[in-house]
Amino acid sequence: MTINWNEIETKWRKTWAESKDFETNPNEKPKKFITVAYPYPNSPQHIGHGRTYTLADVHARFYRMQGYNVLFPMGFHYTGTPVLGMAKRIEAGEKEILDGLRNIYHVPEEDIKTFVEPIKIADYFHEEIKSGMIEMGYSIDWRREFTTIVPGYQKFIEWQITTLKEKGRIIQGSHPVGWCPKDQNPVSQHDTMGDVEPKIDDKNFLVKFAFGEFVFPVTTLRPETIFGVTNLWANPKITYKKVTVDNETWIVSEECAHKIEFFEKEVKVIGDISGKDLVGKTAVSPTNGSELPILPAEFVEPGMGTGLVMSVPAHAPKDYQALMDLKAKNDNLASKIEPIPIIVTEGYDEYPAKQICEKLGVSDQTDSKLEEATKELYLKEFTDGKLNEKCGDFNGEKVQFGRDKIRAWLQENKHLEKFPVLENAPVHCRCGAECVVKVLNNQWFLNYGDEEWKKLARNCFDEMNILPSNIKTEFVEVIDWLHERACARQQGLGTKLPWDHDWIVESLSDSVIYMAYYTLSRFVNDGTVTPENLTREFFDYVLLDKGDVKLAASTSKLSEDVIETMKKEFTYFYPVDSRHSGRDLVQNHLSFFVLNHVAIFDKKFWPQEIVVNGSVMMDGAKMSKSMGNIIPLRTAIRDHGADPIRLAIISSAELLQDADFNMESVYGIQNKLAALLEECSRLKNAPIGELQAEDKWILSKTQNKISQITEAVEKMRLREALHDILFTFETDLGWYQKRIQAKERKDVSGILHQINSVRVAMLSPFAPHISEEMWKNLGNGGLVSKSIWPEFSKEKIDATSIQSEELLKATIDDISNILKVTKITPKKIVIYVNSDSMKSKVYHKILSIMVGGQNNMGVVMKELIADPETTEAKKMPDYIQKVIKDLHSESEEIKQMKLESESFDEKGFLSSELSSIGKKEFGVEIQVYSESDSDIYDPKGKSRHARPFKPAILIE
RNA sequence: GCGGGAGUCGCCCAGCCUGGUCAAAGGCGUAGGGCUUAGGACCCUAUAUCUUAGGAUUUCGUGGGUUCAAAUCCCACCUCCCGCACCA
Repeated sequence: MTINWNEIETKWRKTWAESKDFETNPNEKPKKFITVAYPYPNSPQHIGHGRTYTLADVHARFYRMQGYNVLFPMGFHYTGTPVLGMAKRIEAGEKEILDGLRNIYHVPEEDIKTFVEPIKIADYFHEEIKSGMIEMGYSIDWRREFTTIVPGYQKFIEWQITTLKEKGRIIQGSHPVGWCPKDQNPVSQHDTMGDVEPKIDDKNFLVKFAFGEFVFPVTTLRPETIFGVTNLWANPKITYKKVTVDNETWIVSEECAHKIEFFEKEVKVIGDISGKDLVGKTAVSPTNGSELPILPAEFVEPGMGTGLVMSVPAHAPKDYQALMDLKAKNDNLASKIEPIPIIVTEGYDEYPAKQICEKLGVSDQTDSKLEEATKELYLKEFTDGKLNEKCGDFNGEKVQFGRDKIRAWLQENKHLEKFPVLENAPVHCRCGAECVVKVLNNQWFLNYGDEEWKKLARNCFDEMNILPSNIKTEFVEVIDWLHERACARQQGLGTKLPWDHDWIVESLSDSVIYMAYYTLSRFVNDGTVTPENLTREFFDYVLLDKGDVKLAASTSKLSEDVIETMKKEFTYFYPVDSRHSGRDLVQNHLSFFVLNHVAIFDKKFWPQEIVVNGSVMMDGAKMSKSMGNIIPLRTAIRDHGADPIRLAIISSAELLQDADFNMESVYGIQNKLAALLEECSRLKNAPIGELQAEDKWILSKTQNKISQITEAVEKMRLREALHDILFTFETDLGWYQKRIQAKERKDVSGILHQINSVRVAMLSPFAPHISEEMWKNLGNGGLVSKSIWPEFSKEKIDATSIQSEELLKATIDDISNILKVTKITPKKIVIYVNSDSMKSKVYHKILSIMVGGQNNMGVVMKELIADPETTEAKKMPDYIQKVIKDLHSESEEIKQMKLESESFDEKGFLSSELSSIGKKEFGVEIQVYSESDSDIYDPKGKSRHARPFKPAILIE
């Protein structure tokens, strides 16, 4: 049977939409508020994006069937800069991006024309993504939709950022950015030629030495080596500039003078001084006032740092070699200089630079091996080195930690400042100019480094449910190492900082507590309130219960009624019960989400749960535009149907694993669903007559499944749940079919109908459309999406039927096994069940001992002998060993059941049930005897091997 | 170096938290059979090794340990992936 997926899906989506099934308002039921990170609309969704949303939708639909009032909303994140860059590139007519839009995303030509305006790009893909979400059958309340640049949302963000500022969470400081000197604008990846991210090395420092009335600045990555400086280096071949920098006069290379103009300093060049003139003079160390000679070195590049360098010959291979070169020339000053070791590192002697230069056979300061030597030594000293007594207060510190302390100490005494550099220079702006580092002195930061704030976040994490739970340690780590984070930028779409209109709230910072806005947005969308009504006092009262309704009403000009209604809506739905997101957002969004919530809201509104999922691979490879293996979600839906795509995404991996999407699994799922659909149309709801053994068994098994699947879904182990619904059920039904066919029964339609109804109900959160179709074909009334999630009831489990059926299966298995090994064609099969009461007694005694967890043969034997009832057991150690083994390989559950149902008539059950199935399986009659039967047929004396639940078998 | 994660029977991938139901699920592949005009789909059987009585042996990166019992717990090691740090 081929299924027209799109037709079925469209039909049911229409039904849902007409009955407004997913529009959620507060009511008397308990609620669940489920949210997913909203998308950034600069491209259509592909299958990978579908994963997070699909998982959340299953979650939402599951809770809805469990009787919760579920709110599952969606918004669109316009904030940010990528569309700006895209628009520029499109305007410039770049082939690569235009080809992508045309050939991969199939954007119509007339729409591409409008894309020179960034917002049009966002608008276009917004609609595209939304359509995809609808087609996937996501149960979203679209009345609450918004984008992050609509006025109402902006009011909310203004309130959020103001509140954070007033709570002292926002601080101002300096921050380096990549900058185009021509455009006078910060540059990010999409502003540069070749899409290079300008990487800024913020760990480069400038240290100031006194040089008469001047400052002799050097740059270094290793401020701790200040204690080992023996001299300074200047390049005699270049001419340096005298530059006034704020209140000081620095001597730096021309290149450096140009760079520091962007450091928000007063910079003015007032004269030249040649490198030759510097050589031979002395400068003064900022740490101990010692006089350090300035020596000539040609390896010093004017473009690096200040064009001046400090020399640490004990630990810097280049410095060591340059010094040796001078000594070889009998340089007067150099000859008096000896390296000062300050770092002790295992594996190196007192002078590591010397050692490594000799080891590598470095010839002179132009030798390229010096790079390697430097790299190796620096890393080693950083990771393993310890500062020695020459470092004063820092004696004994590990370099890793000492470095920061020394840096802070120097900085405090104004001997050091930051000197950020472009790590991957040269980077060129799209306009052609070479980018520089600009230090913005007035950048705004969220002070995530604050210990007290971290503590609140840790509290929240402690009480939160995190799925899967093993990712919790990662969150703990992230909170530990988080520090100040810039929360504003100078370009892009977004909301302006209310107190400083030069800045726009940065995109990660305007998407951390917005879930609260979902509870209000429908009132803005339907015109009940306008953005102007959303005043600070309004938000304070509604979201924080601060101030009073009269104040809120007076500033917002809203009626108290409306305000109270909105407040009720917020307090009904908040907190967020489950936040779904991708793994890549653990380090940023999800952590900020928690940090901002704890900073702003009362504890009762802190998030309850975070669900993290891995990404999606395509046929085992990462999806990427360049590999051409991106399948837009809507294309996939059109070609294969939404439900098969949903299931393929869910079934390919557990939550945190990367899911591998491939077409085979889609086809497999389609076939599976088609078969199930067909079966559902065949089954008729018929009255259920008297239950036979196998009926009781399959109904009990169904209860087990319900319990397992429900638990799996609750823990978001959806792959497992789906697997159980589609496949494990099948295994049990397969056995059931065997049994009823063997008995030639025709009266099981009602039972199968009941079981499959349960199955379809549980399938419906996963594959909502086709499940509705199945539900209808089953003849069940109403919508399956509105039906009740099957409820597990322990009373419906018939322990006896499960164990008897297990016995039957085991017996059949045993017979097959014997037949397989002996390769005989059976003419007669005889079964002997145990009837020895001592064996039974001992069996039960062992069972009771083993259920307690004891498995030791010795202990079991002792307990048996100790009990007068079973003391005879010592005469049958063989039997006991075998029984222990039998029980070993049985589940705790079954053991428990056996223990509970005392007497069970093995012979009766086997003789009535084994004949039909045995005949069908093996083609011969099966006779069942009890060991003690007088008319027993037992030519080989097999009967004495019979044990409880393990009959002896004779095959002829 | 720090932090996080992974290594399972041809492949992919479950199981590990909470030890015994584990020669280890499922999918794919492969082989044989059924159904079919054919193909597909579907169904059955097999798929570590040995075995003419339901059994035995060796397996879950490597090596140890704990335990009556280890894929699962502990220790050490190896390999791989990711994030961060590091490079006058």
